[in-house]
Amino acid sequence: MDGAPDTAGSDRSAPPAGNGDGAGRSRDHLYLAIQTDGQRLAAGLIRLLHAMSIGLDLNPSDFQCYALLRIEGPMTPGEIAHSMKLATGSVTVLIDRLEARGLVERDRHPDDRRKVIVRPTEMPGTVPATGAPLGIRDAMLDLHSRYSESELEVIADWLARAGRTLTELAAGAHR
Amino acid sequence: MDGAPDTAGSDRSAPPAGNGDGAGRSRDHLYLAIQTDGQRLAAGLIRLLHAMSIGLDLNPSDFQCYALLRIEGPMTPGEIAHSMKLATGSVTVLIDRLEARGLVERDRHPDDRRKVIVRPTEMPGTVPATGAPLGIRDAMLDLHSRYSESELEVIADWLARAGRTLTELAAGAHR
DNA sequence: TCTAGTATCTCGAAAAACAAGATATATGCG
DNA sequence: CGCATATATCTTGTTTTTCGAGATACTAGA
Repeated sequence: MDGAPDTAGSDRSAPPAGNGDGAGRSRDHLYLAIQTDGQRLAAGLIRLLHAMSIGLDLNPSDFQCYALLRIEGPMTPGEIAHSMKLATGSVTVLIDRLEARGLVERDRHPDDRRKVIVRPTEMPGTVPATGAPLGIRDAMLDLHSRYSESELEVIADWLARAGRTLTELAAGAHR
Repeated sequence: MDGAPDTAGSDRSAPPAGNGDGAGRSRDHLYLAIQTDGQRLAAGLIRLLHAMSIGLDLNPSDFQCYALLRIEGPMTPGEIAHSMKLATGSVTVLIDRLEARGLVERDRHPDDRRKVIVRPTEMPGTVPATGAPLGIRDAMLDLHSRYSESELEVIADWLARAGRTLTELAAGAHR
């Protein structure tokens, strides 16, 4: 996955620098717009997550665990406990609840039989990787049909970089 | 706020349509890239939120409530209870906990004195609107310095539209 | 093999959420 | 105005969830 070719042509190794015809004011305006709109995007995502947790009728911990498994992939109960800062005993019963609803499955680790692997089950009517309802994918496709290819390249490039940036920040803040 | 001038020049009222020189394969490739990278961005944001909740040492419900207040602005306990699908009594003690830590404040509603207004307090060292650590803003500014103005316009435009799309989806899923 | 280390699960105690009722304020009707 | 009804928050007793510590099962190295 990470070896995929960079979708944007320009290299981004350094700022453009060339077009600095004193247009700093315009750039500042754009920065502010991106900050504001980025916050709105984040708010929209949080609202959507919130709606999903209500829709699945999961308490905040259970949904957080489920979302974590969707995002990071299968994990052991110990890893979940560490990541969520929960006691291992709490994770045991938490997984019991998720398993009872068919949202996750437990498997024994093939090499170390002390370990258990918890993985989210496939849910029909959802985006496989995220568990999000399919409507979101269709809405985004509709949105993207309004952009030219070169614009889509810029967007894809930004998404990839912004995602990496946030992940790095989260990792840094985690200790 | 919504009356701000559209940062992108083109109107987006209809798909570009002109450049359809049989390059559907390339578009499909871009769609897939955006889907994948968008999921990664969402994952990064979730990781960051997760790290923030750990950093603030709040249990999932308390953090969810705090994030909600940051996003939606001041609310009454009743609105919080409705939005989070919590009993009003649970919200009372939840707010007690947040208030004891100085994260939120209670005020009486000026017109209806039965009501209480809960609002997040200003936190030094954080982005005022979101409560996110300032590092995120700096990292994003650094990222954006690599893009040209016209590219930034495309990004800002997409952010605004995608945020609206997600918010609408969340509202639709909420009933 | 024996011992130490690791991963998960079980059990009693503390914390959080719920449901229902109490208190205080608002609104509308005679 | 006086009273009844409605609304918003807070309190109380019960159920659910989490915690902390220890039990069980497995791994790895001396």
